[in-house]
Amino acid sequence: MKKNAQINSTPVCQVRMQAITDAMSLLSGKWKFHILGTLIEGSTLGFMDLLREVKGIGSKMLSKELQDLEMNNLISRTVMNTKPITVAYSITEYGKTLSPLIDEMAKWGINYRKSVYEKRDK
Amino acid sequence: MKKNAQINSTPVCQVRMQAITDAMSLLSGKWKFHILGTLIEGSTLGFMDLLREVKGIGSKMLSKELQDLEMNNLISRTVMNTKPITVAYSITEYGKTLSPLIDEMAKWGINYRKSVYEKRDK
DNA sequence: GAAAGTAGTTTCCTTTTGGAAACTGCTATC
DNA sequence: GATAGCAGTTTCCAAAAGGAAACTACTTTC
Repeated sequence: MKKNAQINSTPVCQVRMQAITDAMSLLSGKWKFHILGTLIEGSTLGFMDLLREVKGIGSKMLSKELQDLEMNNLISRTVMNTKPITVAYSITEYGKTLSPLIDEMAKWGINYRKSVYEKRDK
Repeated sequence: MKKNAQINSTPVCQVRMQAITDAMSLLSGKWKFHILGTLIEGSTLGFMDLLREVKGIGSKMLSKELQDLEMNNLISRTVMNTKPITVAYSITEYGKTLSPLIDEMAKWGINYRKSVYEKRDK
């Protein structure tokens, strides 16, 4: 008797799996959570501000990640009419819906670190 | 005047950023959420069960990801005393603490997909 | 004794990701 | 007119991630 998938073949699980794939494809990579987290905290920031805030990122990656996030309507990019020109990046209303997910991730990470220290100190 | 980081230099934000980095390093890659999600749903599964359940994964990746997850105490691996031998993979108590995060991710993904369809239909 | 099921490992390959450094082009300030 | 700041882009490269296919080794069933 040949076996088939039992759990993930149910419609509910398939929708769930697809949803996780979707979310991951928008948020994949080393920097997206950091950029989003920074913009959620910091209202409006310029390119150089972000380069300073997001520790370790280079200008190429920042530029690319900002384009990705803008394309998915998670952040907005506005060229300001100033001299010299500045660009204002900020989180969109839709981007803010990621707050619970980012918070949950941060919460888990904090507890993870605690649990590692506790284990070490035993 | 040289500018420095303002937001992410605060201790609270540094801890948060570190936490997100920690969480991501344990959960990175294409398959970990799917495997964990499947094991949370499905109690105990063998290697071949998982190969069938996690659609698209190959045996090499499955093997590697299971080792990673086991090392971090998120899943357990038990060799059963059966003939032919079988291996029981299951989620640990600690692994279950990821449920809220996975749920949040799935929830966001489902709403994302809805919002894409709505936009398309306008 | 051939086939099929268990649980993986190994090899070889392609794609993706990420980073450093240099460069562009503009403007304001010293 | 040199320097510094803004907002990126380009090039070149290394490392990591991921996948297909073949292979190991053992056992049970037909």
